[in-house]
Amino acid sequence: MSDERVEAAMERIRANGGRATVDRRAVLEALVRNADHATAEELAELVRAELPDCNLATVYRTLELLERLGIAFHVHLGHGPSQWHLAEAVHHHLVCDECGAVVEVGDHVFDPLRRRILADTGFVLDPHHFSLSGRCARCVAVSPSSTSGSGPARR
Amino acid sequence: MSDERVEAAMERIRANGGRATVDRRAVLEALVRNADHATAEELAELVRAELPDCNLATVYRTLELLERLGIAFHVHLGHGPSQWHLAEAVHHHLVCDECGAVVEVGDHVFDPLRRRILADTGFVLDPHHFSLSGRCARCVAVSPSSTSGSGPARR
DNA sequence: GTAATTGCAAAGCTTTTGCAATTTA
DNA sequence: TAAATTGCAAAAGCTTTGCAATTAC
Repeated sequence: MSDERVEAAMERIRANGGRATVDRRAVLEALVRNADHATAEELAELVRAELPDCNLATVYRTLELLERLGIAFHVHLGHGPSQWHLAEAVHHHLVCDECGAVVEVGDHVFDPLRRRILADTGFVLDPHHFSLSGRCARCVAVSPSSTSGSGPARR
Repeated sequence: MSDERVEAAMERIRANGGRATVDRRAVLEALVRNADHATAEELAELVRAELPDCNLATVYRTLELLERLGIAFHVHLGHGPSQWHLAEAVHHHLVCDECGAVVEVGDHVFDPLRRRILADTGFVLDPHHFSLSGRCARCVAVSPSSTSGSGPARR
């Protein structure tokens, strides 16, 4: 179950003066195992499969550390808790306001926008922390132009 | 202080079976007065200038109503509370992870991306609810490639 | 041994909600 | 008057934090 990505990350933690603890390794493994996005709570659940006593606060603290080191990132997908994923999985999220579906798109789709924004404003778009909303193909097909619909999928 | 946009919105509320109350008008006026984005708390503050007893819960409920009617929208700009603005001011926010600066860009900048995503996935990007992050021109100039920097502007 | 990390419990902050009192139409 | 809206206070949901106990180095 140990992954070279996990080892590399532990290495970076240590290189940064941090300590290589069991809990941190477990959080990393949970992130690797759950290739997609997961909430802190979900990750804690995964971690507890191996480390029954792992505390949610520790998961939060570890995620914060991993983000500081550029190993993991979080995104706010509409409402609800943040979603976490490994930095390597660079993709972006289109969240449907109506049904809550999440469509992922590769980073390269943003290249023209990135260039345009850089040229216009000097702003460098972060390749990780995107989250766009709108309406997914299915909801558009069902009711092409509803403004309110049954309301966005909140909470 | 009364604005034709306020009147039009009150009209829509009434047309939708809602009631034209003092509080709702006050929230609308606060949104108009504060052309840019503001949090619910900030709007409540503005409202209280005229309506000292206006309750925060009422502001939240009014904003929810306005959003349902397509009159106002909220965005999650990184961390902290949601930011609200009138629907007419269609613009998007680039939030600097390092210093927290917010750079606004017009909606048209997204047109090519919008077309591309529609073609690829059928997803219709919402013109309002965007929020992108990255690093602003100033921060990039200061330290062209810091990963951690002094850390993103949290909370 | 010492400094970093963890667990626990409590608090913080934003937002929502139940219900009685008030206001609008 | 009837139905919608408000105020209040409490709760909910996510996240952070203080501090004593534990663990890594």
